Amino acid sequence: MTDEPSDEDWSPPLVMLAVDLVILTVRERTLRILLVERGVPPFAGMLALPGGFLGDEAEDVRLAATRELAEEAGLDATTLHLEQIGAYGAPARDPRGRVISVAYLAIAPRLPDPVPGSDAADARWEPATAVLSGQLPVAFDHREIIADGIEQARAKLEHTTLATAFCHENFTITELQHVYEAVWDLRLDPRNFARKVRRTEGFVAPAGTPRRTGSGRPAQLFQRGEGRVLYPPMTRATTATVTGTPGEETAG
Amino acid sequence: MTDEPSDEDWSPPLVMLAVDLVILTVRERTLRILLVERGVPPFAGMLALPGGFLGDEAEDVRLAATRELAEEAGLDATTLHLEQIGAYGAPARDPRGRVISVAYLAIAPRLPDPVPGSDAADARWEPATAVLSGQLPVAFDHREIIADGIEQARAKLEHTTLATAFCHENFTITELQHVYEAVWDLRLDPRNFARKVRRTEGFVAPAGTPRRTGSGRPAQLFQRGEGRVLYPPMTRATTATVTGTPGEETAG
DNA sequence: TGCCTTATTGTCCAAGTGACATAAAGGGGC
DNA sequence: GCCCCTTTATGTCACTTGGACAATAAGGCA
Repeated sequence: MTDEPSDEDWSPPLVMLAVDLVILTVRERTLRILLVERGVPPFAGMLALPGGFLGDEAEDVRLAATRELAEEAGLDATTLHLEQIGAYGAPARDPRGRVISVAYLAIAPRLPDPVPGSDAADARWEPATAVLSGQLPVAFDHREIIADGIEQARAKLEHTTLATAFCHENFTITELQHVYEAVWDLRLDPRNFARKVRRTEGFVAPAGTPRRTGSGRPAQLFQRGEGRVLYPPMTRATTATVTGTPGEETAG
Repeated sequence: MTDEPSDEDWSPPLVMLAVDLVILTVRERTLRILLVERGVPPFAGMLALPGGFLGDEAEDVRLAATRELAEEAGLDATTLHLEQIGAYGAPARDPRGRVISVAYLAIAPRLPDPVPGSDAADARWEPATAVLSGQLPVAFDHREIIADGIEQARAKLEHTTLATAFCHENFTITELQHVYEAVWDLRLDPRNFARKVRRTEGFVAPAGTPRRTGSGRPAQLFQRGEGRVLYPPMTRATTATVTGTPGEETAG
């Protein structure tokens, strides 16, 4: 962050700053992402990530993300998990000019559908696989952002307790398993999974009501433990893909 | 990334975009970071990360990082590992105005000292712990960026082959172990370490010359394997700290 | 009451890992 | 050449973990 050496009166170029939100949830045992239909050009009518430009020159970037989370998705940032994915700054990524976008990953428990007539009326929960496969096209470079965000979530499920962010305050081991299965897109053995979860210190803690409705034997309820790091980590099959740096290829 | 709903003639605020580089290497069995002494205000005379503003409005962000890598550190980006850490955009992080910085992590093998008289004359390799502990003050919010970058490197050593980026083309198992020990700041058992490395498929491959100078028994030489993901991962002690999202706290 | 469904506990064995002993391969002093 | 020192390589053993899978517990419902 030293200054340019040469010209005395050189001044850095100015760019526009945007935030984009990769909001994930699990519905019908499937990982889903919240997308909105664009109403105006460019890419009018196409699906895109919720997001927008910095509100004013003094707005914090993360605050812009929480604001858009409320405005475009009707979600309360204090409720859900929110972390940064990275910056995307390819010169031609936005036809309106030089736009650098800071992408955020948000994790939400299963929620009611976006209410028609509300701010988030044109928002839809779409299956993640449809976007990743390219079957469902999205605007800008959003497919790349989504891929990075999902990979970040998948990786964090391995060695952090992020999976509990997909659950409500109280949840069963089976519900937690469904999170792993949906995000990783694979099946796990319930017995081994339960053993692993319970033996991992700080992952879950028993919750008040020891039972719950259902069709089989009632399941015990848990809440997130005090730990944030899983040791030893949960392991997904050896099919892991190395995650590049967000927004670009990795050199070297 | 939809547009602002309200005013017709609203236009987003303009910001300056910078890149900052966290360049790590291992010297004298210690993790070190390349810092430069600032010549001009703000923070003149203080140490800071190499970096600078976007060169012009059309320059790709990653390209700006590689350019600064060459200009300020005299390093060739095609040689070393370079990946993004994240964006840092607190409103008051730079007294010159609204500056959003995209931070990059670069990993270099042990290199000769910066040549006095060259572009990188005022660059120095400082111990990482001195910066992390606050003992060595740095400009702007660079300590936070450095902490995030180092934590990213530490985490990636666990489940990727990033450690080989600290080594030259050919290296011994012991040299690789020194990388882990320096980055993680702990000691490992050489016998268990060698067993683990060799059994992990794709981590290292035998290199041509089967021997090498030294004072004891000559060590076999290796090169990086074709794999990028370590399975099962290397494990550091359970003292792991959860890494927040770059540049801000994690909510929820 | 008996069947179906889901949750929970338990067994068995192969693989992984920490702790530690021992052998191999050079250099240097004498 | 020979002994010692240093560093690398291989091996052993007990313990833990994890995958595959059997068996039991606890409800709903006909």
